[in-house]
Amino acid sequence: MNPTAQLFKALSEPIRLRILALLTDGERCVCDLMAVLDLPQSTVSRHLGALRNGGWVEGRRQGLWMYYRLTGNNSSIQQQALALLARELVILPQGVEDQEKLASFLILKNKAGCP
Amino acid sequence: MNPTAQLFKALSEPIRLRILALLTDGERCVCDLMAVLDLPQSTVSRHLGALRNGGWVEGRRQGLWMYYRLTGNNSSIQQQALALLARELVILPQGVEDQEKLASFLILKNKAGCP
DNA sequence: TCCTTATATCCGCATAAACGGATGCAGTCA
DNA sequence: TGACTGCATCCGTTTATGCGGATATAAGGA
Repeated sequence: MNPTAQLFKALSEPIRLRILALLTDGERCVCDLMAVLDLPQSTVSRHLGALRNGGWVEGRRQGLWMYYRLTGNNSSIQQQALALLARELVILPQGVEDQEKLASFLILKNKAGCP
Repeated sequence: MNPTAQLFKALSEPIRLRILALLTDGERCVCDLMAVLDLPQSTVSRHLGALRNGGWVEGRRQGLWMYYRLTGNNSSIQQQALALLARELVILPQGVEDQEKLASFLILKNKAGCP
């Protein structure tokens, strides 16, 4: 498959776009994403895998947790597309709602003394 | 389906990307595209339909022929993405090869006195 | 070493999308 | 009007993709 098409195929799923939007202010672990998206772990992990294959995100393991972030050093075109996209996604209704869910979840997590 | 995801789904097929690249220097009729892509008419027409739905191209009928071109007046983000993409596609090996095929086909067509 | 936790991958099923021949529809010309 | 042409859409088949429970892997702690 054409690699450029592969790139866009990774973006052709609503859930994956929501994940990208959730990563715009920095890295998040898988469980944060599960909480906001309200989806089973296997589903979230699979979509993260697709974004990883497309070169849109990269992960970093810290102990038991995997932290994902938007890729910083990809090709110029991909970088520009990501910037364009991120700006757009966070202002969509779904994006705003997800950001709010994330904020409340992070507060809960802090109160619970999570890492 | 999320409309943004729909947008990218339209770009997630190699054939559709080749079509976009072929339209970068101006409008082409369906038969031009069939000749370059070497695909049956129904397949080409279906992919053009997908690009049309995604708002990436628009068609204009002139007599028996349909001429397709890149859409000029879509949303700012889509416009920027299209510009970004078009620049990239034409320099890929497949893009270069298709442009050459198109050039020779157009010469043949002119010799044959086609419209 | 054994148990627990967070994540990745596997598997079978269900849905969606692509394919290309057949058919339908608009437009042209005689 | 009737024959023809270029294109769009339909239809049945094949292929790809998503889903989520089950299982595997990796890391940490008792």
